[in-house]
Amino acid sequence: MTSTPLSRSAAKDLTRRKLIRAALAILDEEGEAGLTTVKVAKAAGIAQSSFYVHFKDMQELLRVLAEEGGRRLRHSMREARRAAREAPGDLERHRDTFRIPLEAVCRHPELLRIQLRARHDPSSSLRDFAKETAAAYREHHAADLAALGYTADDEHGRRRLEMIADGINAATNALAIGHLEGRYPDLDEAADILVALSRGALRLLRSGSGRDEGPRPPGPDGPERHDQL
Amino acid sequence: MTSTPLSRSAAKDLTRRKLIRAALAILDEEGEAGLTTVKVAKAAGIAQSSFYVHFKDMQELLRVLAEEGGRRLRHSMREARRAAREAPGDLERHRDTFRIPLEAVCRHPELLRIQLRARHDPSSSLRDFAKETAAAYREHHAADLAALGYTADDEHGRRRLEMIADGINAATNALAIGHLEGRYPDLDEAADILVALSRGALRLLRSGSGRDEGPRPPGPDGPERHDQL
DNA sequence: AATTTCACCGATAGTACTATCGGTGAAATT
DNA sequence: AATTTCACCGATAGTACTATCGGTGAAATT
Repeated sequence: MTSTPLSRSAAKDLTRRKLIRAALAILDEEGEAGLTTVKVAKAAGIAQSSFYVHFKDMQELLRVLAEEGGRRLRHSMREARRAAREAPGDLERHRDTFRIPLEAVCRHPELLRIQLRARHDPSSSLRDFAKETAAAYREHHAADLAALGYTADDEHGRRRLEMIADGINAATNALAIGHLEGRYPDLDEAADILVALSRGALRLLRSGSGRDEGPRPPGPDGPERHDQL
Repeated sequence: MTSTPLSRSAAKDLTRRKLIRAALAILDEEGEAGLTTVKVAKAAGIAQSSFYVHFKDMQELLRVLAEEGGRRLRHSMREARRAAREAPGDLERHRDTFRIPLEAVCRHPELLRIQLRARHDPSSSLRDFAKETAAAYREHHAADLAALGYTADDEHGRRRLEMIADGINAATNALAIGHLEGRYPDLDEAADILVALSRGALRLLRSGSGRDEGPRPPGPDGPERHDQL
């Protein structure tokens, strides 16, 4: 139990990490309003005034938190895309396209919640972080669509792709939250729902670039294409 | 420009409404963190201390705000459902099922934003309001599905319906926000996306109560059923 | 061994906000 | 006309938090 004495810089670094960890926990449990130098410092085991040895002010801590969180999420997402590419069959890959982002998001529940909150809070310092994260998710889905050959050439088509990515993204987050709250215990089931929703969107894209033409006879369409996303 | 002198109670009522209106504006512009008795009272044109003539504390004002907001949103939603029932053709009714909730939500942008924020904020006093609102939306969509005969009898089926309603609801909010931010100028286009997403979900429901069976040959299914939601 | 650096400490001034209190004048009641 | 009520006011005590400052002792450097 006797710990080797740390060098000064190593000790400082440890304290800094404790502060960040404490801040993240408080942010998740009490929200941005509950995040004070008093609470963070106390939770990290140092005096309130010592907070300023590590950060200029709470702003700066939040900025660091956002950077760190962004890095973690992007890493999760990259992993997810890599794993999805390596999935065995077409069917598995299909569901994985949605299950893996779901899992990535669920792996950092506090970041997800913080992001969803900050997204629409004008007073939040994490708003940019939230917007960037949302944009990254949108790109993820947009890339999936592009990989299937659904590229948009006109304004209307681009907007349509963006709306679909936006909608699927929102649904992904909603199902992830539901999973974290215990309402949807099985992520595979959630992934199936996302697969189904996206299939509807693909049918729309296939139906041409114009407005929804109404009742479209569900004739035979390319089966391999039908199954990719 | 000479205003008739108001009775004492009428004047008090007017001030109260001014406070509520001011609070709503501040809440929307600066978030819950920016909502103080100082700002609200000043914006309503009275002294800070007079705030307490109308409300016990900020908690109570927030409670009133939530009740009022909830009432407004429920009213909007009822109107929406009524209008959807009265829509002319099947096709129009189909799109209206989604366009009208979109419009209802967009009619009270500040309530939408406040709701989305409060939803995941543990420190928010409006969390219950947000949860109730989300539940109301879910019921709206669940009712639509039930009207089409998609009733669930087992645990798995019920959860599936709930997930679909949850997902569509999240997508609706996301597209509404996009519309309010100017990214999706045309609500009809947004409604088309929602129609498409929901069609995918319906196909999943029609495919049976088991897991997603994978590539399902898009054979002819009942066209009128296909077009209802 | 002497000196310097620096992570951390307690104390504290400053800021922002809440919520109470006594006072005031016009409306309402008698 | 006399009295009471009450919406609103300014002043202010109390609370919570921020951010600075001088001090301290152990690590780092000389």
